[in-house]
Amino acid sequence: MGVGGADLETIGQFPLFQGLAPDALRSLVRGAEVRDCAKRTVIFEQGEPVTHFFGVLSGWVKLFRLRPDGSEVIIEVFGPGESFAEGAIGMPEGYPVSGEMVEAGRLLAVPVADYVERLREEPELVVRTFASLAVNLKRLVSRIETGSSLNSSQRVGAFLLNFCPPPRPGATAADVRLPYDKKLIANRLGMKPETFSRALANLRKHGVTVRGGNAHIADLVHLRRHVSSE
Amino acid sequence: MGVGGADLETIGQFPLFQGLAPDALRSLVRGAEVRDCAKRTVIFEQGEPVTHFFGVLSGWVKLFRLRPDGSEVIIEVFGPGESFAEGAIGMPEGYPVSGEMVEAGRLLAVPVADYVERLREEPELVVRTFASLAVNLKRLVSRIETGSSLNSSQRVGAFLLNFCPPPRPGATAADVRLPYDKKLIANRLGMKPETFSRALANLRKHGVTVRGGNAHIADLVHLRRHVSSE
DNA sequence: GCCGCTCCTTGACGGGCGTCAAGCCGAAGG
DNA sequence: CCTTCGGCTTGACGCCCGTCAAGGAGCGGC
Repeated sequence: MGVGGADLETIGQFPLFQGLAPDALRSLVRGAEVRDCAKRTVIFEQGEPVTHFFGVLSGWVKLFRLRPDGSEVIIEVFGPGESFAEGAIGMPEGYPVSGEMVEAGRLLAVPVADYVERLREEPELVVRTFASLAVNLKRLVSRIETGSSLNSSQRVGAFLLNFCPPPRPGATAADVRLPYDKKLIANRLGMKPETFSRALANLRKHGVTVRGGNAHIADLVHLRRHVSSE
Repeated sequence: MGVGGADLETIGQFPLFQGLAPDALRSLVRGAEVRDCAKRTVIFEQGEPVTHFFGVLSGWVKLFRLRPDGSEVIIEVFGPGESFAEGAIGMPEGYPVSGEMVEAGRLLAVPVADYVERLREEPELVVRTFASLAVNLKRLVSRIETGSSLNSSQRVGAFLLNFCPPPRPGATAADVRLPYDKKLIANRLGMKPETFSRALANLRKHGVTVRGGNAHIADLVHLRRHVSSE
């Protein structure tokens, strides 16, 4: 039930909780719990009443919708340091998506009932929550934009660039570790695995080589140009 | 600067403000203003600092992103009774999209500085704001889902069904007035005008006829089946 | 009336991506 | 070492949709 000290420090780094007074933070996580989750653990299902929102301590989580025909549409994928489903606070109809672990890890689960209580007392927390919502909102917006205006190889390129550690000035190349299955990346980018594979092959022309789960970008500027609409 | 009584009543109907105590409402709109906007009035531009969010009293507004090549990607379109850009509260980098009138109308412009002040004093307003954010968030999610899993004629069908007044029990047919340009609808649905036109032609096979800006759906169930994946 | 305009429709064509299917490769296990 | 299996890649083919281009249809101006 409680949250250990080591985790507490990590949690303080969350954008959602950054800059919060230490005792405010402690009272916030009092009702929260840390969960160890194996791969494929279901976190919540579409339509379920909203009881918690979450922070990712480690591992990866996918949010997706189930289509009538059984296929999944990935809405977003979250990793360490990110929080998700805060947006579901204020959805009486339940979570609009399902959530599931795609790589084993640890989650912070915050009960919304407690949280709304804290919101009344901590105006600062309201501001931080809005900021956190804003981050996820922008991700959705840019997902819509890229999804409807870039072709498959540009989308893959944009994805790789997103995952580059902030390129040190002067650095012209970069290495990226693919964080999860290629099939999942493909779905997240709105394409089939075959198309993703072909997109990677296509990107070789632009200086991208992939071996196993590691991608090497030979020329960041070149790739960036390719992504920005030719 | 002030807000007239007739408008005040309309504003009280907004999901965002519903159920608010009358004097809370009055103090909220004290700093707000109602703007008469001609078609094509620019409301804000992508990147501008966030000063207001808005409610639509009448008319239609498009939110869109500008691509490097000059084309627009419509993110969302809002009409009477809806509020937009509350999500931009908490975006220090400015609005993530641009906003523009597509049909002349009147907007309620609420300054965020005032609003954040009110949020501190009115816990109830916090809850309502979360609910309103949740509505817009769900729209984005379902846009992503439909955009990446339905073909053009299904998307157009879904759009028409969305605009049907709540079908009275027993009603098997419905009439829908297209609220704005077909070109804009097409863009909103992530397709070119030509494709939109062909999609409408295609829907004739499913009992949809369009003359001018009026669509007639002969069989709601049939259309709904066509939209839900085959 | 005739012109010019914009919006919409329809046709022909090509390319990108989904689908089906086969083959490759590395990991796990006997 | 060989087998099996799942994830990934590659090829062939077809369809959907974007592009280019040519008409209608409605409408305001002269």
